[in-house]
Amino acid sequence: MQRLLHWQGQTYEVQAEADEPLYAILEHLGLPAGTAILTAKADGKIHELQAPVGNHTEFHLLGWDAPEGKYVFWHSSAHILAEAILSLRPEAKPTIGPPIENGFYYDIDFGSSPISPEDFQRIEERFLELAGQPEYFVRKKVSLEQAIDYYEKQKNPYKVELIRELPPDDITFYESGGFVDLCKGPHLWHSGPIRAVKVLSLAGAYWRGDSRKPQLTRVYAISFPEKQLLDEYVAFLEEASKRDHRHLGRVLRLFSFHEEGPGFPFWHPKGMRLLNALQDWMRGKLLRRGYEEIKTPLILTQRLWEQSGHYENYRENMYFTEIDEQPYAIKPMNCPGSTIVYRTERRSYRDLPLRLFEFGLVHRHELSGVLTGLFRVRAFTQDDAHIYCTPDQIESEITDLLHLVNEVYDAFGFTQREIYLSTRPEKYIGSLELWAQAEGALAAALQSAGLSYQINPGEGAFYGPKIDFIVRDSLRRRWQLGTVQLDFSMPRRFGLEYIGPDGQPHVPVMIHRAILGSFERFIGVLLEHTGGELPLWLAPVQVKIVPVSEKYVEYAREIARDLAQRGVRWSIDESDEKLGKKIREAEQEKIPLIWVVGAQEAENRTVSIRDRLFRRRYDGIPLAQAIEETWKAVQSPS
RNA sequence: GCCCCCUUAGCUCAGCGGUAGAGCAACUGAUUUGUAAUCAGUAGGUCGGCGGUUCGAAUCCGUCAGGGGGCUCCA
Repeated sequence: MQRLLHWQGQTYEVQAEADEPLYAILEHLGLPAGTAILTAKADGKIHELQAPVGNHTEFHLLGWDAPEGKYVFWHSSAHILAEAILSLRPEAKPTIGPPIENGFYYDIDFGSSPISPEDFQRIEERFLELAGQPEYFVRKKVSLEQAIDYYEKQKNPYKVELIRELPPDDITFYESGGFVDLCKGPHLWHSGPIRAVKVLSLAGAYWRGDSRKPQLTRVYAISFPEKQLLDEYVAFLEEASKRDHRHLGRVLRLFSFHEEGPGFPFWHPKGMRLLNALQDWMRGKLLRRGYEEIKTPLILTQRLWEQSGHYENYRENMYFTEIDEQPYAIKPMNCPGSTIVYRTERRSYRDLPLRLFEFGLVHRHELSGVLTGLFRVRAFTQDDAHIYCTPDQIESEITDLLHLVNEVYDAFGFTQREIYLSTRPEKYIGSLELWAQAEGALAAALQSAGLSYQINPGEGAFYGPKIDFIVRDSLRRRWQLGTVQLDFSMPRRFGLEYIGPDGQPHVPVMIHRAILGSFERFIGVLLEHTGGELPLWLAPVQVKIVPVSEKYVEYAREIARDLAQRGVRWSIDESDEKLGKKIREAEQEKIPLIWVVGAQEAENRTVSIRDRLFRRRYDGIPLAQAIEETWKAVQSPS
């Protein structure tokens, strides 16, 4: 039978019998099977090199650059990791070990002989020893009885539990070296390409993610086909840790956290400059887009939350209080407050769409263990808005919204984004017809905006479908920011209506949306994206005036007055230090513009500008010109 | 909340059973500085809190608090 093989832009034609393994064909052709070629794809599925070619006629050969290549590589690495760990801890019970976005892990029950980071080096050494032999991955079909018998002898109840849930006629083991693992594959042909490994961390993980079940130890690791790639990855981790927003928040004096209020950020003066600049910009943008701003109370009666359904579904995450012996709750979301504003007036179809936004401060009781800097806090400010519209306005509203979202993300250089459309889940409210219309409107809007997106089937909220936005930062890490949710439930629960052209009351559709998500979290993401080098329009200090010596402080103060008058955020270094030191400090503060003034500048009424963004210096710029150009440059994007 | 790890001066960290250290920051003085660290000096810590073991605890054990990494990307 004729087969076509694709590799690096070339196509190879060969004759091969169905029982011939793919690697044999590759070797015959002189292709780098099991080295550069890690695995293959046939008919849309991964096809292992060691598997017979069967009836497939076309194969795409894949290397390290392909996601499938990495997947198989790391999956096989997980087996070797388990084998390495078991050789050091024979009593340990392996459970599951999948590849993940960056590397792989293996969940292991260590019983009474836990491991610690001190063991990492020995595990890595053992791993490389095993991988270097190399070990061949051999697939074996086993019967239910054989499989259970094997793991009962190993005293591994986890694997037995997994086996019992599998279709009895489709159970496979993979054997590599002396290690046998229940596994569906696919795997590398052999471990030869695995040349470098790093055990990254240990973490607790519940068996099957269930907090009532035993807690296992998750060993995270990553492996590579070349040592150099590992070195690059380690360098990436170091860069990421330098950009940690919790660290930057402290050294740039933006915000802090304290025992007195775990999960509640304290914003310092410079942090407030940033937060306010961001909010002012967003506010201006929304007002120009036909939104109107509202502000609703932080504390509202418990009865309201019962009516909204939050009390029933979200109580665990809410804070409660009491006023005049009546139960109240601190708002975890802004929507109920918004609906109260809506229904304060009799609304007509002519009023729709009604776009109400609120920079709403919400409080949520997050579990202490999940709090992480500004990424996960217990009090935060959403750039929240609720759009009330008729069903046939959904598409145009969403289209507008998508343009707005693009504009906002572009302003920060978040040019790589992913969009997910989540559709009707099993449990839902509202008619199928309404769902179909809503999902259709969201999809149509995405298409008409020319945006590519993926569908998460059944992942929508019970009250409506949604769109989620994920951006990638400069280190290619993914962050979920905005979300757009259609809601058929709350307008009904709160008895919202508008009078249609027919003179009859109708229930409006409610669109919940946030673009930044929350200002706090967004600032965290932005700090990591920029490494603290914020764009000029957001920098807490845009210009730092540095007098060469104390003699020129007076001139510096005069410049500051002019800058302040133009709304430019400034500071002066009046310390008794040498110029080099002052420059160094300003650079470390990541201030975009440093204006140096000394004898020459004071005499000629000029400044010497050091521009961090373009790494350039401009000497002898006349003061008036410098101020005018700086004023222009600090303006926020439209 | 649960698991593992961590908590020493404002920050970054060393010390790991014999009674507390460095660098930077702060303060004082000298210096008046030309584009990434001037020199000298001073001060600062009940070693996260509480309890225990010990002749003796920053160091060992327990506990509480806070922080970090995680807690279905699934054979």
